Amino acid sequence: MADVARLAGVSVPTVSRVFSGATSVTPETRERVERIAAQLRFRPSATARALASGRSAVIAVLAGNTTRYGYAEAIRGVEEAARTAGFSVLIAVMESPDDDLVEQTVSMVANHSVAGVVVLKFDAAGVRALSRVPSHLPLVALAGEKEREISQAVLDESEAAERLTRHLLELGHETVHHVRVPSSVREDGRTAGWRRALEKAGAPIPDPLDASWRPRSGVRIGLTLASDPSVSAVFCGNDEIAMGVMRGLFEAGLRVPQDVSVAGFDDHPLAELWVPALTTARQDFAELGRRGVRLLLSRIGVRAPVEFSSETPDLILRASTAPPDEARRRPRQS
Amino acid sequence: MADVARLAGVSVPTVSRVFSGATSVTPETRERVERIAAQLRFRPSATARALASGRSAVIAVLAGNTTRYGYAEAIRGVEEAARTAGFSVLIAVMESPDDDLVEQTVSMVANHSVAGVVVLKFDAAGVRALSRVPSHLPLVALAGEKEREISQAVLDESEAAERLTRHLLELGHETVHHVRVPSSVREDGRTAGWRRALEKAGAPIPDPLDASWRPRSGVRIGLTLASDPSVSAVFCGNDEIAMGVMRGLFEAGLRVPQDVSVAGFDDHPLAELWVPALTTARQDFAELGRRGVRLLLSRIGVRAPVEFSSETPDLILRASTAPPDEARRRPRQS
DNA sequence: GTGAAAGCGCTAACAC
DNA sequence: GTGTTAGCGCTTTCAC
Repeated sequence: MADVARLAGVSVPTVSRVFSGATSVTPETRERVERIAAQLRFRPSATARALASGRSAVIAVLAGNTTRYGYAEAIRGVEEAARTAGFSVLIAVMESPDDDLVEQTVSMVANHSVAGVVVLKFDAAGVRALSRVPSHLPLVALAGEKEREISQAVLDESEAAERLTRHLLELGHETVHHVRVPSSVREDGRTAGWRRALEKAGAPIPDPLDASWRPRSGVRIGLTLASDPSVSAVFCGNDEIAMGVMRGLFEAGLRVPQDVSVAGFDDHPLAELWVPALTTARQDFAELGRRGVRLLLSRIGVRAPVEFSSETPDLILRASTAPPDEARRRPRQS
Repeated sequence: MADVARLAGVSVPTVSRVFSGATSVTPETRERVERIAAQLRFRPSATARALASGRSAVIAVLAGNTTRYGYAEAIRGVEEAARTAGFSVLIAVMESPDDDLVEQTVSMVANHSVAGVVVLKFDAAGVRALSRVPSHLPLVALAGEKEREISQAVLDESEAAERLTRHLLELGHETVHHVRVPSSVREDGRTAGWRRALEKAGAPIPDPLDASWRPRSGVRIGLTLASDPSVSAVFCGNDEIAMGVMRGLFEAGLRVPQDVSVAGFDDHPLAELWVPALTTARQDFAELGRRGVRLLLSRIGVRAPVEFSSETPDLILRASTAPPDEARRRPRQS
């Protein structure tokens, strides 16, 4: 920058003004500086800028994972929106909800004097990270239970799960079994919505079954469900588990949807390709990420109030759900 | 840091020495400083450190995408290895191979005075980014055609593709059709391996078909393939496309593997759950990312030589491939 | 082994 | 509108 200043015949702060977009620069001066800078291939040091100004053009993402469908898409949304707004993205993964680990991860991020933090409140690690982010840092939570004093963008999975369960009941199923994915809270949104639908309909409420994040864990559960003749409809916490469950049902000799209806959640890109195509609820995680960044940016620099943004996933009805068909189930009961 | 120095009764540089792990500090001094620092919850500013020393504990990842299976896993591997080594990860996505865009993304990253750069050479954007990274920055390429002067970690997909194709030929198929995924080069490794296997076997070499990255694009191709009676085995550029192709074949009334064998590539987590379970080659992208970081770290700080690290994916034989069965194919030909 | 002085490349205040 | 003067919070010589 000093070189640019010298060659342009101006002072260093003037060059700084040109690059920070300040208005108080004569068009001629600006042009001259820009020409010299381009000539020298000058690039302002983000580091020096951050140190001097106290704020950097970096947004940090704290996540428990980066590869699972929802996580990856949310991060993509954050990255897209951040990049569009001129911010870079620093990513920090917390492999477990261990307090020390979370603490360490958060402070690692805070040391980088980032402009703001986006926390994926998809799991216990996310929940813990939220409360450890220094209060002076602009912060936004993505998903999870509603926050009081933190800006937050969510997907109303409770509502969507209720609708999906209701859909299955309306098809004629006496009840709907539920396979949960890991959650940080007593009762996650999907499970709550499922339960509510059953309660409202006066249907029996079976105990939920617990899957891990690995799609494979659904297979074992599918086999278990297949051995229970009262199971005619299953709502799974996500599409990948649903695919595992369908695989388990298949291995047990049952057909979907003739013998058992299966619904997933998320609308994974492969859900429509599965045979049978999977009924699900479309969660727009990328848009969730973008919304989150929008909320965050509104609090960076200015003192905007805490905001809450919610969207309800759409139901996607496909071939994996159908009315129970007693006639067709006979072979299985014989 | 000044506060810590004052309370510990030492000078600022001494505190700095304690935190940078320099040996030239008395154990007593070190302990006292550490105690005070912990008391004050002092965290050294990564920004100031980077500015003063010229090197930061940040590794940048340049990628064309973050969510597709291979990309996401590779990034996970990079992040894991980086974190383990005490580095943070800055992620920059190039949405297109457009020169200006790539240039801009690279310089955005370079401005952050990162310690090193990992480029996912999975596509054209990656290829272009590689040549634009300032030469003073430690750099490593992940995957892609072999580099001369850049450290690189790869998966030998050409070899794996050849083996997979040979496997299909050995099952008795007269030839193997190939569905490509987008590539930045004339002939990507998988296609080259496929072609080599056919050439060596003296089998006819059909024109490859081109899919996009979207699994859905495989469906159309599956329908096309189904209409060609000479098609009895298909090797797809990745598992997701293979799933799309299987869906297309299914829609056309063909069975896998009885009517057509289908093989994928990568061993996507859902490949084993698909019905029929998918034959594929396991690409350990996460390990690729870790290997890349290892190569990178060996060049950060020290002047280690350029290295090349290669691993060959294992074949995973499952139910989607089988010998051609003329008897069973009869219904289709009638 | 430790301290004093200088400076990394930029921005922020304040004059003019 | 532009220049001058001070730092931002560290690391780096270089004395001692």
